Amino acid sequence: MSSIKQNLIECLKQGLKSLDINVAIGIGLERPARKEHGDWSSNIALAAAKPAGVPPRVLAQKLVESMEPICPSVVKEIQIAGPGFINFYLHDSWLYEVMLEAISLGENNFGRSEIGKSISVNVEFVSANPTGPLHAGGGRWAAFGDSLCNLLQFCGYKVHREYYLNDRGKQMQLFAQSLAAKKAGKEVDSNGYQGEYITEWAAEMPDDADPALWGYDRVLKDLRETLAKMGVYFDTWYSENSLIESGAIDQTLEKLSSRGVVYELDGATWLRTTAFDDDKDRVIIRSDGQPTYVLPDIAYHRDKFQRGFDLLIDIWGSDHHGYVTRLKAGVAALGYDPNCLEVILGQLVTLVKNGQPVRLSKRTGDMVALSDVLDAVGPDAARLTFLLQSIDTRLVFDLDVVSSNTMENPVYYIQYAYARVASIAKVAKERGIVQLSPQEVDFSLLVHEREKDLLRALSELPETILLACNERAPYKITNWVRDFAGRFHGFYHDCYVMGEGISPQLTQARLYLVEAVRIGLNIGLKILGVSAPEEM
RNA sequence: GCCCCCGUAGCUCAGACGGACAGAGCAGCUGCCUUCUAAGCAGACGGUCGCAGGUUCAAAUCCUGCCGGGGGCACCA
Repeated sequence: MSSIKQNLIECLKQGLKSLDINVAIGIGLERPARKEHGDWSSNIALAAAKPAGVPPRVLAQKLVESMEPICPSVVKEIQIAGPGFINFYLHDSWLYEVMLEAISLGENNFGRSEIGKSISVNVEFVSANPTGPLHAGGGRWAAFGDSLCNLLQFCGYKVHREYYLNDRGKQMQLFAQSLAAKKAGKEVDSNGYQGEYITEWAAEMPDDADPALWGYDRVLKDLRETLAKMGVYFDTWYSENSLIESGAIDQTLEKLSSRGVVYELDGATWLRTTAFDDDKDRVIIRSDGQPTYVLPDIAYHRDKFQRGFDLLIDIWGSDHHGYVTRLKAGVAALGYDPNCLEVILGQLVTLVKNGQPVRLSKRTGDMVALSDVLDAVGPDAARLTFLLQSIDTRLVFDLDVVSSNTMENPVYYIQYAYARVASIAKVAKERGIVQLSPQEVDFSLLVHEREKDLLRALSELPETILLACNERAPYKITNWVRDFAGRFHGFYHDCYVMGEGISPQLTQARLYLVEAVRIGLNIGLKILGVSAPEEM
């Protein structure tokens, strides 16, 4: 199917060659926004007109003439339009081929890509401090990270999901102190953790428990449960503390020293990050002997490389933007290729409740727990809401809208399409309709615009998956699924699969079409991590 | 002062390695349930693509400068 695209590009190349035109420019071939402009369209005549010294439409005309004899047989017609676009119109049969491909490959293989084959990637996401429950905003990283992992897997990458626990340092101490204080019936220190959960957990904590150890376990349990509620599971929960215990931090420091990028100044130890694109050098060991967060971070990423990953992806909130350069510098200072560390920055979530923005701070205690949001709106609505838009835009998560006003939540629109698909299959079965084998079915009966629209959209799924993966943009899958579901609703409304006035042959063809739709929706929903309900 | 993201319809957003009349959802208006679930479908309405220059046959898209919103520039994490 994408082989059609390759074919057409090849045709254009041949055409150019036969006209003795040498173009350095890549050949553009895309899906026109309007279907009147054909199934595929190229602007090559426009782009090559100037270097070739020929007016675009004239060049297009010559190209078409030279291409016509060599074009694949699915091409029905080639037209020149507008300023010089070359538009390819394909026979409907190609749509039926796409449909059969989807059916024969099924939901586990249709749209798969091999671009990530033999590349192992470590994706680190969420990684919120283990000092309390995840807040609602953290759901964005969970949903985004997990879906990105799904996408990478579908494109052949070997994916490892990882959560980094900053289980060392002042915040952990404060957390333990806050728990202990509550337990003892004392007021929590003003810079300690004030949240409601501290009170609850202190009550749960046995009298003889060590607040630091017990608290850590309690937090981990909470994090795991909340993420599981959202369908997010990690392969590794990596402890920062373990880096100290294993000596990895010391080793990293030695390694850096041996590479000559470390120096002492004012009683502190510095890393010469300016040698690797940073604005200024960074302290890695403070004058009081404590490492700053950078050093463990560098040691951690070194460890990831040592574990054999080819690519490291970190997903951070944009508030950590300032650390990207220095971490990359640290990685480069160790001799690793900084391009193998990819940091994706996402804009933070603004949570709105009762029309008012809510601050999300564990310390002050005004936080809204992700777990509660999941209970209120359900994991599907929550995930889809997080995956509705680009990670580059600020997401406003309005609790009232997501939980109450279902019309503003597209999750139902999409899931309803799936439920309708399932319903058709169910009713067909109840009516005793036996599905023939594809060879016995006449797919050329599928001529309704609704049917062809559906198949055109289906044909775009593989390239959409690839694009979404390469751009690290799961929301493009959301957009595709939403659009596809919409087309199905239109089909459902205008094209009955069975019943009065529908010939048995047409029913057979449409049953296959519906099956293909099921596969397409399923693939999209699985990548998004949203369930596909049989009925609603 | 420097760096990153955003500014497109009333609202939330697509479209951004330049292309053919700028798209969707929601809200509001108007139609459609005697055949597979109306959580649906259809129609109308709605836009100086933040502003100003520039490059180009062609700019929402690229360049420059402004304006507005958010976030960063520690011997805090």
